[in-house]
Amino acid sequence: MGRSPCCEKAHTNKGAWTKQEDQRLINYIRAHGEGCWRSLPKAAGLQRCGKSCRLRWINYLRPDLKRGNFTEEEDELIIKLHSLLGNKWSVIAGRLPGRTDNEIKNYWNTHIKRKLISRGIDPQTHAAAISTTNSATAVFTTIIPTTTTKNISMDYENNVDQKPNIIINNNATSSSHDETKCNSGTTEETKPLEIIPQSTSQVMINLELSIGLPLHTDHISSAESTASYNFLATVAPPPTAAVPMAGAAEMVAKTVCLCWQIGFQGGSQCCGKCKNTTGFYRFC
DNA sequence: AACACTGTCAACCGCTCCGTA
DNA sequence: CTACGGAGCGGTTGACAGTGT
Repeated sequence: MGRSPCCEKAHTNKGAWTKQEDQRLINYIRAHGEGCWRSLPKAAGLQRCGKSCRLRWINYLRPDLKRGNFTEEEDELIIKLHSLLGNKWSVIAGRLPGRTDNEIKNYWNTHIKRKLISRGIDPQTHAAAISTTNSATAVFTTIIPTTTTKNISMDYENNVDQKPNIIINNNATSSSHDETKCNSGTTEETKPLEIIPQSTSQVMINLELSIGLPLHTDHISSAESTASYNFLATVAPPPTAAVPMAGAAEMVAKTVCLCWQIGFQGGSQCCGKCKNTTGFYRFC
């Protein structure tokens, strides 16, 4: 079957854009706004594919773009967002004003990957080298990635404070050492949060985190951004640091609206649509 | 100086998503 | 409900600049 091409390839330029082409595109969008990209090239007098025009505008010509090096704060934010969202570059870009998905993607592949590897972190899974504490059971092998099923094992043994150590597994059968493939695909089907008794002293919690909403930054106040950043900092602690078990346990116990926590929704504590049948909140 | 190698990043390609008729 | 078309996304490519030998 096949689809009709997005443009007449025989009469379109390819490769690097000239200054004249850039200027034509800028002038046209200034005069008419971002409209139908398919028809834009013809209307603007450009021998380019509409997709190419869109890409050029979004990644290079847009006036609100922030050029220049990424700051340390941006680095860390990208890492944390990637640990939660995977390769959702456009969503990540939405959290970084003036940055484009393509720019972040390139920056990730060229700089951050190497940075994480040098820290001993798998850039795809964000799994750190197994970090054991003095407690015999405290293992936290991975920062919660997106759209994957997680079992959190709360181990009360050897814990004088009666606060559980937490082991996060990729699934019920895998070991805590498994590599977690960061899935950038679709949001997976969800199941209720389930608590699976492993033994009298160990409880497995199947914690699924599904994230898939588009980001509308214009809805998000700076306070919410801060809240979201704080949440990220909580969920995805620097992997080199030992995870405070009390804090992690609190994290699990707390019922939260992830929409709000991540900053997708308005200023209330909960969007009101994310309580599932088991009474736990989940992303909606 | 010439060549090889490496890193960076703009741009392309193919696919999926989503709105609409 | 379905098919279609446009928009958008993420992976990949290739040109070019920088660096090392």
